[in-house]
Amino acid sequence: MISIKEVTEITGLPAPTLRYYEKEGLLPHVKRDEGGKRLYDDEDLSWVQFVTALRATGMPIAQIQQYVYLYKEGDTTIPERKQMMLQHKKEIERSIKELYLNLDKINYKLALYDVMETQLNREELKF
Amino acid sequence: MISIKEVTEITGLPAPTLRYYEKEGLLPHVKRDEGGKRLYDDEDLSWVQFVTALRATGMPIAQIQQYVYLYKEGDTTIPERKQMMLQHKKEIERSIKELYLNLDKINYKLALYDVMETQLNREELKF
DNA sequence: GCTTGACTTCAAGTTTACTTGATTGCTTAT
DNA sequence: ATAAGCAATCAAGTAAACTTGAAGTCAAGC
Repeated sequence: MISIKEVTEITGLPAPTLRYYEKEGLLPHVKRDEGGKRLYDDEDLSWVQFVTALRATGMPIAQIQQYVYLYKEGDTTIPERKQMMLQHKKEIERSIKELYLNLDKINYKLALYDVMETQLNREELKF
Repeated sequence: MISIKEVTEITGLPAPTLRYYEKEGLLPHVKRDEGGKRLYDDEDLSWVQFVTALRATGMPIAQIQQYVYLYKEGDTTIPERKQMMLQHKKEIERSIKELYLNLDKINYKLALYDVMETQLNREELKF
């Protein structure tokens, strides 16, 4: 059982963000000590890291909320949760593809700069 | 010389977004007709598509602004502009790598769901 | 016993990138 | 001549995801 401070050190997420995620229902079953302070166990930490991965891949808070809601419903929602992950996987793959396509355009632009530099150098040689 | 309507049809960007981009200085030298209506030539269209590619790869408006500012300064800023593109290319590559890493985590989750389904099926067989 | 540091809650503020609404102008079809 | 369609400007509004500020609690150290 670790404190919020330690979770910020492990995950890099600021404490207010952890509280915000919890308030929004993205982090189920985080316990408290007698004084009302948050206590995170290994499972909580896994949730934080899972949520971080979903956020980093562009899943909106509202959708993660929905996922956690299903999780709390129990095992009967496993197919639906799996479906959500399959769908999200597809979207990540789409994002990656789009990034590659746009990266090509940047690379084309860079190639043009190389050509321009060569031409500028040729002009320098004339003088 | 085409109208804003045609640009929206070609690029998929709403007209207000095109006006907004122009106001923010992302689209240099868009001309007007006698009535004050925007007229886009091939170069303007290229700019729109280039800006779209930069935005789609996560470059903030402010940074594109800076790029266009350098462009307007003339050829002396070519090395700096090239540098910006090289830097941005690195960031896209970083994003792609991060997406792959997080995709792995999603795939791991999906593998767990497969295991769970198998186990659920086994339990069904018992009854 | 009092300060310091780490927590708590809650409301309000911030940032980024658009989007929408209100109003007006011009040109073409009825 | 009047409505429809496309355009313009400008200010204001929106959405999402945090972030910050204010005010208070609590345990440990001096």
